[in-house]
Amino acid sequence: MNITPTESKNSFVVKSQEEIPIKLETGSAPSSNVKIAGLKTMEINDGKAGMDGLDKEYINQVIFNASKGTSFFDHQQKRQQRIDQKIQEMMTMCSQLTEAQKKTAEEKMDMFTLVLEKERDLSRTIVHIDMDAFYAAVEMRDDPSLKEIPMAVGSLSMLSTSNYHARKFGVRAAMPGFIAKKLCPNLIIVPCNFKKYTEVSKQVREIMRDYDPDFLPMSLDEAYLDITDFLQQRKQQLVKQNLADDKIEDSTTEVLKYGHLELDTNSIVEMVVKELRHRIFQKTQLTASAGIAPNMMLAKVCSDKNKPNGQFCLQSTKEAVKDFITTLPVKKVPGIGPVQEQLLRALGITTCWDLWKQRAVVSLLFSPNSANFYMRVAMGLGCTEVKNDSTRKSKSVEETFGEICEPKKLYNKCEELCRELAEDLQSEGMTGKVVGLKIKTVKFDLRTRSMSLQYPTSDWRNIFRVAKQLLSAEITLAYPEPLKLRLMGVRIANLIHEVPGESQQGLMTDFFYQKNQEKHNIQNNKKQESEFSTEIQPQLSLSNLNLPVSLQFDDHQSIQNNRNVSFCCPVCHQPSQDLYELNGHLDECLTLQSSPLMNVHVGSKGIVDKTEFSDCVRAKTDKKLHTWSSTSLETFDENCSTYSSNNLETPKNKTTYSDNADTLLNKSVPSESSKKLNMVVTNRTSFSKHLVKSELYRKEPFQNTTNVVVSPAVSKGMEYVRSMDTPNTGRPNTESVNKIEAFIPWSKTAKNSAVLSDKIECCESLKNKTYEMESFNKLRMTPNQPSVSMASNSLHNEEFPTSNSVCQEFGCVTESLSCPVCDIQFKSQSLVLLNEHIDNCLNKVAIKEILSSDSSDYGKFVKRKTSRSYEKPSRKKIKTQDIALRHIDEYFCKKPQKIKESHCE
DNA sequence: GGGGGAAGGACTC
DNA sequence: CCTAGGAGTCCTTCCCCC
Repeated sequence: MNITPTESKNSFVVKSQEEIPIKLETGSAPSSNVKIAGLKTMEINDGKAGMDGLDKEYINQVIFNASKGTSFFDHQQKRQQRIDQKIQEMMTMCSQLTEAQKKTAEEKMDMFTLVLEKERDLSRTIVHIDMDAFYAAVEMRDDPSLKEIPMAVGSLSMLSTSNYHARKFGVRAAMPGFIAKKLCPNLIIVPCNFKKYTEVSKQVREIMRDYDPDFLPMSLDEAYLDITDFLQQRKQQLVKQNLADDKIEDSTTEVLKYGHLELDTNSIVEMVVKELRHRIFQKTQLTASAGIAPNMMLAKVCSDKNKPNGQFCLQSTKEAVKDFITTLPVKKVPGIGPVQEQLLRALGITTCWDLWKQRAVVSLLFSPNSANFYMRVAMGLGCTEVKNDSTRKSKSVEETFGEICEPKKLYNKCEELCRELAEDLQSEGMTGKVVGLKIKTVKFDLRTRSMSLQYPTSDWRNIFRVAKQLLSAEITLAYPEPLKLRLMGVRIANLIHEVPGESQQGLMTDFFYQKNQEKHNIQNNKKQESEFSTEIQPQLSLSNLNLPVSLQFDDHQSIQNNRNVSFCCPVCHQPSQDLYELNGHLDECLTLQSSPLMNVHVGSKGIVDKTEFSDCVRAKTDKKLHTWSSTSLETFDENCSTYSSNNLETPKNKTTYSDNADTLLNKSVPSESSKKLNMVVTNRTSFSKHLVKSELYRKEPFQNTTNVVVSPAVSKGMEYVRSMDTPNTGRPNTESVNKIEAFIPWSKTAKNSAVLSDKIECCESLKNKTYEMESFNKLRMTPNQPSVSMASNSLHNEEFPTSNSVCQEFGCVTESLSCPVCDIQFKSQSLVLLNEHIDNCLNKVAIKEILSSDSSDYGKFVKRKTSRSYEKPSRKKIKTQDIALRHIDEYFCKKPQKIKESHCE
């Protein structure tokens, strides 16, 4: 497979088929004489600028001596073992590849090459600007005494960067300060001053903007620019000015020599970038390096070529690119880190040219995505579109600290982080739906846990509630050993971005929150008589399950710390400040208890489009009507058919309620799996498309039956809501108001239609509850007529759980429950039903608000939700090529014969 | 088989 | 004497469910 570039149109052409011997190597670098006990990942990485000609052996020895015996060292050792194992597996696989397989794979890759080649775009001029040792340079500028001595920015624990004097000692970024000190005892370590760096960065960016208004900053010290358009302008300027003035700038003299019509493009490019760097220096007294190339990948590599204070321009021709790539070590390519480097090295691949030569093996051993990436690297392809269009996907805070093992302190730390994160979120006008906990044990084991919220939130209490549960589970898992941590982080993902200037619209969550705050006072008055009181005994709580008292989260303290606590979770007894929190908590509390069997679908994007949104509203209303009004099988079936004939998505395998009831009649004994806690919580208040689609009720324990689809039925709710408002004013009519006020005294204080509409809904519930609740609950709790399938791990027997047994499972009290929002008395003992009802009650407020807001506001709301580029592929992602590869991949992976047939040239 | 969530890992600065 | 970051993205794998 000895492939050499040719002069043909396609430079990457297979000339002959020859086997390349593959050296089997493990993680240790053959280039380095000293291996840190085989720990390639811990060896000095001399890839950075200013680190040529170092005594690697000595440096690695120092690193080894400073590291051995530490937890970090052990951890790295284990990590290296995993990498070595991966390499071994890969090599085994490689040795099993037949010649035929390789030949076929190579043919496929060659075909793919043709596809990729068509995508090659050499028309853009991309510049990568990289400030030289940025943080260190700023510090040296501000304190010239640091200029001539080895110095680094960071702490004894970790360095952010070092100056070029320090690099001569092997001191580099991402190295612990104490090791750096051993390498260079005279090293001065200056603490980070991000505020200052940000300021300087701003100045630099201002200059960059002149060259490309859409430039893409990657960090404080580097950015990509597409200067193609700017070059065009400059060219024209030069032509003009050359006639009038031949002294523009020193470096332009050379350009002008080329005369009026034939300005040398490369010279202009070089000149422009020099000018840019010069302006940066003038403004900041800091030097920058630049790489100029036809795509981002190459530009990035080029900027490293003449570091520091230099630039490198790669000609925009295929030949130049090819020549550049052939000798380029793979580890210089952004995206190929130490692990990939090791894997590739084991295959005998160290340069990009090797990557090309070994394309058959690469395509067979790596995932299609990776193979795609490697092929593009081998051909010198990269992204040519520089545009700043990325939207933040997640936000997190984390902190490394001295060992903490007391649960109380861990929870405190967790709370602290949650507060911090929430503050950040709020300051940036964002909410998020997926809360993640990150922990690193003192042994450097890293774990992440995450859980989806029902609502997007930026309230620290909501974040903490989940994070605490996740943390609690980890403490439980470690028990009886204490969970000893050195790092904790809290993350929130599936972000929803609030657009500045549209805040008057408010987020749903904020709206909920405000509304519930409004109700807070009312609730406070009622709470003493409420069933949610401390007399309810704490029951199942994952957080406190099987834990000795000392390990449990101290709810009592939490109550004392929080004088405003007004509510208490009837399930786990956790206090809540308000109904909003309580409601959210109930959701998760029940979810946690029913997991992992419970399947709560949550929209991954956290946004909905207009159609989905209105569907959700409708479904929500439908569901409510169904839940609270359904009295018979007939009605239910009717509702189901209405549902399916509506524009809502029709679920597959839909069976009617009564169909299923028949099936269920024949199966009175639940399956073994049903012994697991399998509570069905109807999906709740999230305005996600899954609300419509989700399985409201699980089929377990009736595994053999067709899935029971309890669909949002009629759009009565919607109609009802609409009928309450006159079309022009959007206000409820007098009759409705009177009706409501008769039912709900406090509705007289209502100030707007939204509140009134809310009350209308409460009123509706109130009406229904007396004569419908009872019969409906009977219906859904009776085994012969299950509208809600509720399995339980009943401790008593294997009978279908009765309402009582289910309630007991969930720690329900035997007294009747009441909704803290509308104060309805429940005859059912089901917390799930109650929870669902609370959701409904709270949702109504929001739904009414949306319906009552005028169309432009509504449009704005929807627009805001949909205009963000959540689904947009990341700029790093492969675009057209990706599709091409997928296409080819179908030949590759699934139909190996077919490719032979279709592959002609 | 594909979509989606959770977990882990690699990589970047 | 001790001491190995923080924030973010993307990809892969596993599992569940439809």
